Amino acid sequence: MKGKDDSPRYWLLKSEPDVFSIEDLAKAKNKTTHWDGVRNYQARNFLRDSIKKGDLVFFYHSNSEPSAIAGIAEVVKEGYPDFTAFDPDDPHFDPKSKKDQPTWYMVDIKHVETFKKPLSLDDLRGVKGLEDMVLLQKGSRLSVQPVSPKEWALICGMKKK
DNA sequence: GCCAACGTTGGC
DNA sequence: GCCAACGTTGGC
Repeated sequence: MKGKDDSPRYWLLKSEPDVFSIEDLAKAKNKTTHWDGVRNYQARNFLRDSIKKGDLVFFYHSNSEPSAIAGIAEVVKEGYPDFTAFDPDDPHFDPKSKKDQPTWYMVDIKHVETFKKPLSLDDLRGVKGLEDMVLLQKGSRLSVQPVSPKEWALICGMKKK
């Protein structure tokens, strides 16, 4: 099917590297993991409705020294129920999420590339063309964010320098 | 439906 | 570890 939905989509996913880093992703089985634990409705909507197989994502390290875009991953499985919400022993357990009507969703991503040098917030701030990037907005805490094709290209162009 | 209280995120 | 900004909860 042709149409406007064929345009490539880009995203940014945040993770605390102490919990799960891009190195962990690179070492994971099949270099793939399920992106569980998102418990925010706006982020959930992206995971459930918008992120498609083949989309590319920036892997961002938050609460890090420095916080930075660490590399790139690819979506290999589209939104499906986050089963960690059903498990009472899981730290992300949510009794309100039912198997027949899940509240929370996740996707699977696969490691593509770890940047030789991560692109820190400092590197990204002040770059012409990135002014509107969600990540750089004051107070922005959204853990799953859309990235425009322009922003994606700009940042990829920065990574080798 | 308002909004204060609370819990969480995340840069610093 | 601090704390501002944000999202959620729950009393009314």
